[in-house]
Amino acid sequence: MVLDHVSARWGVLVLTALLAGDLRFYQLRDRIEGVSEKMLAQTLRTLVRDGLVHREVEPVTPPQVSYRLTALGKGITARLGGLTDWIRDNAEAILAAQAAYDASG
Amino acid sequence: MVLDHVSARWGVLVLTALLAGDLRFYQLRDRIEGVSEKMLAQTLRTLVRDGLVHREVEPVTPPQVSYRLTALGKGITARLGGLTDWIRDNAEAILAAQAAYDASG
DNA sequence: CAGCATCCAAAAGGATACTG
DNA sequence: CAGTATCCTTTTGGATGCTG
Repeated sequence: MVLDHVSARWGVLVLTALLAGDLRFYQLRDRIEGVSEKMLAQTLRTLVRDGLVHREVEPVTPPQVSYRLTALGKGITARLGGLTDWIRDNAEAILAAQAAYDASG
Repeated sequence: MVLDHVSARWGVLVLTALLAGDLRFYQLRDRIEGVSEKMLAQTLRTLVRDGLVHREVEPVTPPQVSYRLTALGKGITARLGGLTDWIRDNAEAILAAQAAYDASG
């Protein structure tokens, strides 16, 4: 399902990173802490296949490949932002719930 | 991260199932196709720990345990709905993108 | 009924080395 | 630079049997 691609560990991070604008492969790798090249390439491939990210190759040496959100990608990333913003705004309440749960359990 | 709990394979399904109101363990198991008891119990535990779902035990034999969304849970499920609704509304465009990708790749 | 414990298979993910 | 290929570890998830 597409939701899986978007909400997957690296999917969220790639999409939100691309909100800043076009980024090249190594820029994404450097910005997204902890991602391996393998997972970044794999994640980008599924997002490109879903039509959420556009991949552009400049035929030069060394190769330059840049990625950017498509209109479709911007739409879904906006919805995703609604979710992540909510989580950030309610992080305190959630942490409190977890602490209470752990204390009683 | 909380996003992982919510967007995890069964997390989405449990939360949206609970939009219908209180449900008992076996009702969730029956409504959510393909979920094992192990994964259902595990998913419910993390959602309860995050304060998104309330767990209520009736001390009778046989035991009755029902689950419902908390205020926090309703908030996050609403945002999640924004995302899943978007995906449903744009499914056609996404499938077309995938088909085009597969045809050219 | 509502789970937990155990064991096992499958999939995700990381490290490293290599290529056009 | 932008990946791919390989190997290995970790995580996830299913099946089954058991308990209060």
